[in-house]
Amino acid sequence: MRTLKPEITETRKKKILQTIIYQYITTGKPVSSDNITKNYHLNLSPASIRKIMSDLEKEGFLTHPHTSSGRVPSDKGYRWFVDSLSDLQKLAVTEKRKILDEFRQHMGEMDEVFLKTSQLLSLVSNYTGFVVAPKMDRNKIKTLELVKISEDKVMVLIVTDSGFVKHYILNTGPVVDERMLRYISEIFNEKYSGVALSEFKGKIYEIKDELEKRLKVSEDFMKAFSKNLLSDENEHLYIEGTSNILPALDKKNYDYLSSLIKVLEQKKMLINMLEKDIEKIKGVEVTIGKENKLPALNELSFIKTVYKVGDSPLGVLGIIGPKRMEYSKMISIVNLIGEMTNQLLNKYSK
Amino acid sequence: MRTLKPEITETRKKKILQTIIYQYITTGKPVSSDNITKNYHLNLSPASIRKIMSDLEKEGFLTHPHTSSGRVPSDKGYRWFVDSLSDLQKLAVTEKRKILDEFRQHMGEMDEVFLKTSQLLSLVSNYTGFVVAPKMDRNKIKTLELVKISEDKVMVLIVTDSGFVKHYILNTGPVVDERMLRYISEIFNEKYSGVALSEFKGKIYEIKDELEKRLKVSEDFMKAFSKNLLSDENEHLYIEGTSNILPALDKKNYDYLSSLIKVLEQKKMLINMLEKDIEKIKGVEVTIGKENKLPALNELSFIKTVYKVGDSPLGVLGIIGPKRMEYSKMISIVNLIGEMTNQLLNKYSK
DNA sequence: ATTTAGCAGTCTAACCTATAGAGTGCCAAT
DNA sequence: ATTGGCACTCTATAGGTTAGACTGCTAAAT
Repeated sequence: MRTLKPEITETRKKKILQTIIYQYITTGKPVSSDNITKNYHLNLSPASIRKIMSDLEKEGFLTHPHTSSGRVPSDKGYRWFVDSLSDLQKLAVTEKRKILDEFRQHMGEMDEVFLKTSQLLSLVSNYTGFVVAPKMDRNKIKTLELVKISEDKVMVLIVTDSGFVKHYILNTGPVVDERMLRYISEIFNEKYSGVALSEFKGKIYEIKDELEKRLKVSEDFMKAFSKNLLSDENEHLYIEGTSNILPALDKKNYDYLSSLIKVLEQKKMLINMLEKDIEKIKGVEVTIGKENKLPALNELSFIKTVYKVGDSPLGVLGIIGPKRMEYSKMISIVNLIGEMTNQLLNKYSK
Repeated sequence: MRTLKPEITETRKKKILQTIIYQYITTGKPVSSDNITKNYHLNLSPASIRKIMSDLEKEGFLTHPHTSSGRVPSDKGYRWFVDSLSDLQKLAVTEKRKILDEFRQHMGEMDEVFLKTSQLLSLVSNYTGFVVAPKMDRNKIKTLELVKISEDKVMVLIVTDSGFVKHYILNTGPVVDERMLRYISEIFNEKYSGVALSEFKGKIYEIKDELEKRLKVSEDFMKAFSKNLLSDENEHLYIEGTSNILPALDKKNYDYLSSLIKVLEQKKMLINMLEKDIEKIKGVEVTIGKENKLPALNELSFIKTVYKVGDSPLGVLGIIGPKRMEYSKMISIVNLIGEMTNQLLNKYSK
């Protein structure tokens, strides 16, 4: 007898924890023992619930804003809750269709994909959507073309495997013959198609040598070319729907809000945070409250996933919302939109 | 005698108004009669100042937050103040140099110009910087090229007079011969170089007819082409440094702040507001407080100017800050950066 | 051995109240 | 026209009071 009982007690305890967190997520108010007995029939009196609550608090799953108020999930509580969402709520078919329709409708030109995707994430989640657009460095060269656009200007066009296009305008100074440009393009294509842009940059001098063997003109040209190619390029962070998080912040606190806005503007810092260990991210990841290092983000949760071309991760995308959010739905949304983005990007790589 | 006096009184009154507004701008606190007599020697007693203040209030230049507090400029007061800034404060040479250096340093690839410019505006003003990037429609075609990038994909490249590049990837279906592409490019260039993109779009069918006269292949091609070209493109609004306005908002008011953030997210609405009557904007324009129609913007001032290529206005750029700001300096900054942007854009159009 | 009812105890949130002091407005004197 | 003097107004801050929402504990009930 004595060996069985604790297990039963334990499962019931977890059941109640789940109920409390669910209740808090939906109402946003600290949950009292009365509240639980009234809204769910667990055949327990408020007093018993109180006992269990106080146990759960000792174990760190719940906290007390102050002595005489109901319980609120701690970050550890949320974490347990998320981890215990074993089978994710499937999005209703209609909802899924809605998202797919939006996606098709919005995706026009390739360059706008990331903006549109972050808007979409915000739209369907009703929170804040974000996409970290990849460094071009991570893309691989598909085609490289040189196009003469005026007497002294040449455009370098690099099309990558995921369908993105980089272009640089070079002031070549002395006029360059079109036929030669085509010839150079061919050489480049033959040798460097499939090479990652980052590698390509490293080979600038090798390229230069090789070209000089065959042509004469290229001194000024190469100077301009390498200068442009080497110029640092950063990832971009698209954030849409920031204001959606505001109403859900429990304390209407000016100072917190203002520090939050400041942090959301520090895009470089956010990018670093979001892309940390990008290779290790599998599926959808959730970080809750204080799991986010920055104090200004301690009241929020991030739900993110990686999008890829082939096997190489390009960037991350996801949702930012209040700690109390419908995790299971949000995880499904991020998952779905992540997969759609993958499909879209890989379509071009064939 | 009696005819002269009123004029003297009037100029002195305006002198005092200017002093009050200046004092308010620098300190941010309602200005009392004592304050004025202590900080500026006008050889007048507080009582006299009070009399004048109350007159200025009757005329609508000042207000009273409440009976027993100092005066604060009304929107009309600010307006008068700005209009009376006849000779704008010249930026200190060092400051100007600093801005120029930043500008050169930041401007890399053409596509990033607008982002960088808005960041620059924010950086040097310490407020919020914005740039409305032009609709491509307003650009004129400089060169048009067709580049084959794989067996069934062709890239259409349109370079505009201001150095921007539009590209579309067309899934042409059946393979298209490279030589023919070059031929088509040539025809296009000959006929449509110099035409505004908006016009070009209107001529799609004319183009189609003309092409079909000379070639056979173009049915699928044209379909893809026109679909991509016609797809609507919107202006983009770059806003950087939003958090810079926060500390200056006099009342630390959560609700106002939250409504402000919401409005700043409504980029379409803001764009419409900012680009209203874009052709009529001359030099640097200032709108103060309630002159901005949206309630959420009633505590702010906008300082903006138009940038152009040749004679055609492309977009607007400027600064958003609190009503109490150093107008004369900010106007100079917007002016300077506006001119630099003009130079940069026009460099490419030659 | 749990569960529960009852009750004392705690803390918040909302609402007063009082008070110092920063400024004004006005009047009578200059 | 200007000024000193003074009554008056309003804010901002602090302190005090209270209802009521919950808990924690204890002793009785299952």
